[in-house]
Amino acid sequence: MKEVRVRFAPSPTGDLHIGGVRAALFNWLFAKNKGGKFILRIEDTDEARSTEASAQVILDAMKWLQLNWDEGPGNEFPKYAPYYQMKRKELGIYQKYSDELVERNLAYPCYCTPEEVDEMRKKAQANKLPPKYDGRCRRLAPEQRLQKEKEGKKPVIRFKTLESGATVLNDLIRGRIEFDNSLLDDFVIIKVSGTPTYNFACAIDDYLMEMTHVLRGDDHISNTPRQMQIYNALGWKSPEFAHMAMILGSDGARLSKRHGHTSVLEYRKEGYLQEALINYLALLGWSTQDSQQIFPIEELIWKFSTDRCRSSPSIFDPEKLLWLNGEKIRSKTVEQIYELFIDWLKYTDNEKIIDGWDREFLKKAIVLEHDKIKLLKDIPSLVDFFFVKDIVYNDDAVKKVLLSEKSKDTSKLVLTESAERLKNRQDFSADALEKYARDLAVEKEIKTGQVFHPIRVAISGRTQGPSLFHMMELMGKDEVIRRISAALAKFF
RNA sequence: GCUGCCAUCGUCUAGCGGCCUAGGACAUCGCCCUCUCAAGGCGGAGAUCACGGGUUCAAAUCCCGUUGGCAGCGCCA
Repeated sequence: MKEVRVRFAPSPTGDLHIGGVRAALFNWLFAKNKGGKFILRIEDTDEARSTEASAQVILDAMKWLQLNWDEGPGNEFPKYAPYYQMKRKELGIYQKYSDELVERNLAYPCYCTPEEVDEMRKKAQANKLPPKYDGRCRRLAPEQRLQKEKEGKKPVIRFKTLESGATVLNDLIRGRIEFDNSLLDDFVIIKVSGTPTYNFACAIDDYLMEMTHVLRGDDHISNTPRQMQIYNALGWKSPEFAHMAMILGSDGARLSKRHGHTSVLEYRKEGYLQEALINYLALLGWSTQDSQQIFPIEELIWKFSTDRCRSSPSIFDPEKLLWLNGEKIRSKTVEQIYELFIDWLKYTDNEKIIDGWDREFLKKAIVLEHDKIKLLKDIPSLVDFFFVKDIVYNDDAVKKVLLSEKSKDTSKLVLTESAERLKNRQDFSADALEKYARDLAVEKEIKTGQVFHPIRVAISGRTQGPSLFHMMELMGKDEVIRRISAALAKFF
């Protein structure tokens, strides 16, 4: 059995998008599942839009996602390197095969200008025909070619597509798809600049890099017959293809800015975990028979298969991603969350937020709020009141719990009593504190809530927060008394 | 316009001819737990399986057509 080799081949014209990650992920899972190799190749033949910076951003994003590549930039195998198409162009790789095709009369130079070609397509479309290049340079006599060359015209190279018959694709996900060859025009394989076009470079590289399978978005389905014809012309066997359905935005249109974040980096900045994004994306277009939702990455690997991929598109649901992120965080130990949080602070350049915070104390605070964390960025606002000297009292909380007509007398009583009585307590454990509070309620003949709530607001400034007594225990006796006294002084 | 792909709760999906009065998950609603907020547990509502025709004793499942959505039709990838 031949070793499975698959690739992710992004073009560095922007950030890594959700759709790109999904394509990368499915290839990565496929490779891991088959014990094969996952290759990263940069398709930077778009001379106008490709940038070095963008390539770097994509590499970084892949690293963050832990979609590690067995071969690619930074991990070059002499047999297949280089992994940037423009570097491969410099080596003359594409030119060589283009020359071969021209020599064998399977491709030809075309001197038509983009404007002329545009004109042909418009005309064809006006006649309700598929917009095609009409092939006029295909049968240029040698002397006519010479004439054009003399005029100083620089040609592109066009591939001679088959004029009749059909090209049949047996897609791993969709089954048999047949393309009528007469509908394909002679497409450009080498631009005037000498750079190969996508369809050519892709086919050549997939062959030279010995790809066994090509998993990609279904927006590439109609490119497939072109690439297959190139393989055939060169006498090569084409790889297996699998076209997965696209991911769409909430309105069913292609995922774009107005649907929220599209770049993975933005999700990272928000405090999503890479494994949540991975798990969520795996669920889009793939499923198990029992509709399992949560997968550790290892399980994703051994369960993944293309024949459980759906062929219908799916809509990206940010709410479910958020839920999944919470699930992943809840499944982590506090130590792990702490590490993730610190990494996130560094990444977002927010380390100053925790300036002066005691690290061990912070971990204990995280324990108390563990299952409330949905995003790493939630953590500061969840626990910051522990660390500030002068806490910020929420207006509504103060009005409702401390100063309302109904509550002000009992609140004042509870706080005054507590400031005094807690001083003498030896046992400041959560259990002991709870007993204290309940006893106080009984003694003063008030409801337990009338004891709990004022203390909560006094020491945290808010009505929401961790378990009251655990919060007190963690704060410690001195600080609790200090805060209660401060609240007393401020509001009563 | 041409070609192709797709079509099950709002969303992600299970379903490969009888187990479906269509199952799970997110979201939503209610109840329970409870010192608040969460988390968790339980339950509800939510899908004429896009529509119309076949085939069959039997169809969400197979076939044909229609409609709708999406994609491609570049010297972009």
